[in-house]
Amino acid sequence: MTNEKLTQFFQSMGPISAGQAADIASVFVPKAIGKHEFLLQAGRVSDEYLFLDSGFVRAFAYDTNGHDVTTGFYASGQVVFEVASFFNRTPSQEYIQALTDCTGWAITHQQLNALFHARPEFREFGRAVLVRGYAALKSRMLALITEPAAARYASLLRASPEILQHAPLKTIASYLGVTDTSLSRIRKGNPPK
Amino acid sequence: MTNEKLTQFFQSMGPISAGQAADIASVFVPKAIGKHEFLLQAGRVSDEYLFLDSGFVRAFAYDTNGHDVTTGFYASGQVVFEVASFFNRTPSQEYIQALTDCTGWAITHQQLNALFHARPEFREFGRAVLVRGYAALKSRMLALITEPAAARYASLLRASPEILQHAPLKTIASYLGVTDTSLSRIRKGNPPK
DNA sequence: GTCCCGGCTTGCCAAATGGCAAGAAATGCG
DNA sequence: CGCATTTCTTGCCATTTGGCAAGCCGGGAC
Repeated sequence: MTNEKLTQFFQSMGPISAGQAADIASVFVPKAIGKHEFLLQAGRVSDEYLFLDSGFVRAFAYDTNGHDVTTGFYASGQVVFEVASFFNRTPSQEYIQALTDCTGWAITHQQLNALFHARPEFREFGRAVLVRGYAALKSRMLALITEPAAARYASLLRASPEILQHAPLKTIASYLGVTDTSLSRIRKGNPPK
Repeated sequence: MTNEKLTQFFQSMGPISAGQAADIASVFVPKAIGKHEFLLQAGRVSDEYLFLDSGFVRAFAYDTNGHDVTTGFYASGQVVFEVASFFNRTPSQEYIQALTDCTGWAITHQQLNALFHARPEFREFGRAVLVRGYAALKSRMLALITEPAAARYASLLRASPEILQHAPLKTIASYLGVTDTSLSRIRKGNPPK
């Protein structure tokens, strides 16, 4: 596997030379994850900054009633890690699990920090990843408040139809903030009378 | 006004010497904002990284139906700015407005970057601010999905009762993701029969 | 093929929330 | 002080969503 996608990703996130991008990419190690395998378990510290080359991943947490709630989906071209746990070095509240077989490139927290230290351009990249995630979360929140469930489903369908192919309905439902029953009806397109 | 709270804030967010903290704080300029005054208008680029010394602030956006939705509340001791607009230098989608008279300390984007460049410890601080906001947003999202409106209101009441004194009900309602009518009933404590 | 199991759908009804409008209360302003 | 405006509450009813349980469907194991 080549790390071409990785270097392109670096360059797509901000101004950085191809040489720099390649140098930085060379620190990442390839990683393969099998379907259903966990990238992170609750209670452990997220220590892997993983660029996803292929495959689909989801993050989830258990609510106080023991129901699992999908907190995020990740497709290839995205960076997968639990922000708070990773940067604060605290136990994660959530799990991260592969929905399909995946491949990617990873570095540890320590390696990431070393790169931040050594490469100013890479600091910009790191910040851009954070800011992008932040903004995505915000707009999801807005939608949760202002849009009805059906519209939120339609948006997701528009934005990432591939994910819906690989995640079971109830997983998608909890991501959208509805029950699987409701999502099933929404899918049908039928306004429940 | 002294910048004591500001230097303490720097030190509370990570390991940094008192001297360093004071040096950095000296770059910030004092700022006073009158009640109802805007710190940021939609369409403009957020360019003020503001530490709030006293007062309360809220951020909001208009949804597609023209209803304003509160996206965040800020109390003294927090940093106020619109993450995506500020770091990406793009027009803001939201407004930031003072709920009460406020005082604080501010620097521009350019000054912040200069500090990041010159002071590694301050970079850590900047990241910590981002990560903290990210985590807060995530847990708010979780609550929005898993907890009923009454529980979300109770949490807010527990976490920041002061804010509720200064924000009108409909503002709080949209923050919680309910209508003002519903929040009024929730407040009353009366399960609507 | 047959059985089993998990994932999805669907009917029925309950609970939560919204929408609207009227009125009461509070607040700001001249 | 008094008017005008906003804010908050409340009743009535519609809509949305949830909860439960039964049934259906499709894929893998044997």
